[in-house]
Amino acid sequence: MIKILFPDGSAKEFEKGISIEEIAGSISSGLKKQSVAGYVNGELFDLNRPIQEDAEIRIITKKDKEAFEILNHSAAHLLAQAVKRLYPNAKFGVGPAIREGFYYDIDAGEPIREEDLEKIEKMMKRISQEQTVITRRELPKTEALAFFKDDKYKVELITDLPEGEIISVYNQGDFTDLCRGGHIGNTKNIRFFKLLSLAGAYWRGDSNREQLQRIYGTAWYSEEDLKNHLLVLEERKERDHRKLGKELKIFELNNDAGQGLALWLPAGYTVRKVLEDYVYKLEKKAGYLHVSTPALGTKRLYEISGHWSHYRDNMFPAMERDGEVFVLRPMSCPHHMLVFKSDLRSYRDLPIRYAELVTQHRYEASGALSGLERVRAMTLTDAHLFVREDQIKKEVLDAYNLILQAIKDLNLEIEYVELALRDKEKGKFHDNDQLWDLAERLLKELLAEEEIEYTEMKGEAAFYGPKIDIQVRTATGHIITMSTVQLDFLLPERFDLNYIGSDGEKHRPVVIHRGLISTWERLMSILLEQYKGAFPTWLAPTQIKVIPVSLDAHGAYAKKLNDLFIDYDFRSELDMRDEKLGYKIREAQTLKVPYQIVVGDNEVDSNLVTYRKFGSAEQVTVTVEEFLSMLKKEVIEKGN
RNA sequence: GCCGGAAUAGCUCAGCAGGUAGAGCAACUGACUUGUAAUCAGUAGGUCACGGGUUCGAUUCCUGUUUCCGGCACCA
Repeated sequence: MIKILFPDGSAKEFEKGISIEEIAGSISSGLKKQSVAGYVNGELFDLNRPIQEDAEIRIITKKDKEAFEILNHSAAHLLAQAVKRLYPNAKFGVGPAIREGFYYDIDAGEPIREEDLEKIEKMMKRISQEQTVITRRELPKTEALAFFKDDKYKVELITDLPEGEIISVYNQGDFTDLCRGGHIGNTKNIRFFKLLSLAGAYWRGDSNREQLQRIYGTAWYSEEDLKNHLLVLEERKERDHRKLGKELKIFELNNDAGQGLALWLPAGYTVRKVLEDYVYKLEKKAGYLHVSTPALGTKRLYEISGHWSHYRDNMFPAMERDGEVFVLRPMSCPHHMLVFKSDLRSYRDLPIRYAELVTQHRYEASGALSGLERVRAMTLTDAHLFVREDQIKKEVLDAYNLILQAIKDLNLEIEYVELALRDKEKGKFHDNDQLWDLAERLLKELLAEEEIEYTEMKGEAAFYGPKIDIQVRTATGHIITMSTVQLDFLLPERFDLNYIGSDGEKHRPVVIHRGLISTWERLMSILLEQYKGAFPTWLAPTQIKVIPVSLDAHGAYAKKLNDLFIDYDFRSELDMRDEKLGYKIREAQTLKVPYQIVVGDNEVDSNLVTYRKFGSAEQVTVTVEEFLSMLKKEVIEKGN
């Protein structure tokens, strides 16, 4: 007999070798039905794995957050089993659960096509109906290697496991997989799932190695949950900025203009201009100085900065004129170094904060381009802060807080904060260990002092220094970098930047690189998806649409109102086309104009405005003055 | 760049066992003069992404290229 201790503190004796499932069953049949796995002395146990000693347990039920992962991990195994039956020569990479489902990386011996997913899914259903028990077995490394000898990927995985580590495999009928576990006990428990897409994926994430085929899928505990998730996926497509950008005429990507080179249409440029003014004011208040520097620069400049040796692959090729070689700038830091050098600086001058809306060109891999999210010509909300060493922490923190302010104003949500560090193994970073250690230590200290939660990302730093990246999630589920603060001791060296200290001696300033709210291109993609195209009034390309009921009877009043709104700096448009009222209203709604105003006899007679706010069917009648002050307040407060 | 998929009118899409294409919306013309999501009628609009091949004949089949989509790698 063994003693099982429950989370509520109670204890009970069971036969040695009892499973979570059986313990759950002994409590109630309902709990048995709901249970999917359990923790035994803190270790994740499958539903049917025998418990051999006294233990403290916690049963995981379908409602617990781990349950989704366990189901989807098991679904990945089910997928692999189905593929193995259909493609007997198939070899397998890794097959984990992910945020919204699972995938498995497969080398099927022949290309799997999208149309094959259907038959694979059918096979999965059949195996599920076979109700095969999923059992765990532990074995030593040599045996594991022998068992998987025909699958070079598994052999590599096993070989890389530390000596002495327990290796476990999971069997379900005719299929056995290397796996740490946490499984669902029986294939019959995987009932509601769907294979979603097929993609290429490099083995171990290394583009120099084989490419496997990755099948994505999602599994749920009920038909309804699965249906709801598929609905969510459908709804996400409606938020896709490429679709909305077309519908709302925000931007255009034209092949003759060039791949990844976006054209801003009038509506899109209007929003961009509002954002430009917003950023300018925000930075003004924070003590930034605005400068402007060229998109073209000498290659020499980028040799001095180190971009030419560290970043050349991401740059468009050099061009030569009059014996000088020029490049399109991928970043503006070198230019801003020169701006700093344009004058003699005193310690009293620092910090100096140069901001610029920097148009820059980067040679992004063709496969990386995606709408406005990844482009090759972009305008960054950039800044470089030149500070004394004693000012570093405060300035990094201020820059960080300014970013938080902007993100809040735009009603965006941070997914998480990353601290991107160097990885010495990778060659792409400058090699002054002392500077790296100092920069990384300072950022870590700051994040700790301010109690900012973050994830460390080794090897993700810029070549010149570590950075704090602020990540957001797009409607399509991509994680992208929204903002960044980077600490740089290198470029001041390379450009031989100095300031005169209180001791009368020359000192080296430190540079903080800062991206406020990414680029206009990426920001626009994020905003379109965030607002589903319905911009808040302060950002909307057209804020007010004035529609007369009858052109003859109400046209003059409509024109008077429209002129007044424009005088008050609102972006108002008058619809005097010879069209039906319903037609014009529909169009205003389709274009998601925040305030749609219809004027008829009522309004003309009493000098009133009847508006309908986008997203609401309610018609509200107010005086012209009330309407103006309401709108003004809304715009200043950046309300929705 | 790599793996898989796709490309038909300005937009959304249908169609073609191989016999040079169709709808709705938008545009244009005319009629209608309207109180909260599409008035009616007519007109025009396409080298079916581009090049090569097979064929009596290719938008359709094969092949190359380009671009886009889902991912991977890369990354603001």
